[in-house]
Amino acid sequence: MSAKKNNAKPTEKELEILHVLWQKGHCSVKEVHQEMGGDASNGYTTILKFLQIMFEKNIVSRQKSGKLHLYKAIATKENTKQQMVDKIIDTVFEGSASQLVMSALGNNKSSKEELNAIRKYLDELEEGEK
Amino acid sequence: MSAKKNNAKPTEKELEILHVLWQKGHCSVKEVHQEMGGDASNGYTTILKFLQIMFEKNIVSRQKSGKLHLYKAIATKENTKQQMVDKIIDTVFEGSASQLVMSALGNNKSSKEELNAIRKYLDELEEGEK
DNA sequence: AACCACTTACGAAATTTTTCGTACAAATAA
DNA sequence: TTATTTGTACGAAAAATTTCGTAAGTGGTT
Repeated sequence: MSAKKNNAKPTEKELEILHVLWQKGHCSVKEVHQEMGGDASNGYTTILKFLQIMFEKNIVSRQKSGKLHLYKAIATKENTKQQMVDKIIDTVFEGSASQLVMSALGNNKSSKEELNAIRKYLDELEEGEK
Repeated sequence: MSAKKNNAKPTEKELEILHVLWQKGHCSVKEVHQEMGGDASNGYTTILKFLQIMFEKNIVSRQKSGKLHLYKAIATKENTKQQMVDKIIDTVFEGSASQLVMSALGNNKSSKEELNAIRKYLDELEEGEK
């Protein structure tokens, strides 16, 4: 029997916490807690518990530093984003990435610059495909 | 007291059910149940219960037809997709739609046709923006 | 009427996610 | 040493989601 796999999608709260970890790198529980708004939003032990659970689930790693634990996200933000995008494509867009793209651009007014960046990206994709 | 609002995001199971309803229009519980794989996947009463809950949450409407209820999604697939996309942009992509777009295209090999469709769509967007 | 097939309604159990109180451990100050 | 501070661990409660057993209603047949 081996360590648990890391293919589960994070829950909402886990994702919030991951965001802090992605942004700040190694974090103590306290840092995460504060970054998330302190006791106004979540009790300290709530965050602690989550980090412990996420550690067990292999979503974060940790290391001792003095008497406290420093936590760190295992999956990169990019991987996680990719997973979530893949899933939504699969679940809601019948497997069609372009449908998602149109939906993404349709509502949110993207700037000309962004649209051009996308064009450029399309070019690159087709280049590489030849 | 009024009817409940319809701004909650559907849960996973609810989304599965919505898919059937979007695809088939009006459905009896039985139809939804069968479409979702019959008893192998979910008990009949499980689906029934979900449809009842979704009715209370104002996610679906229903009407009597003979002795059975026919259920129908209230939100369109498009609206729901849009909501989900907006949310993921907000939650994971720092509000940048184009980031999502690139992520969507990066992994999943989209066909040339799809890429072209996206180009066309970009053109339309910029047209309309003038 | 009594029976049967079919469908809905209700309520509770099971599971998962989220929250938090309390106990314990280690280091430090008095 | 005793108290205080700071952090972790544990376990249980609360809330939300999912599952399903069982009762009850409806309409059609005999």
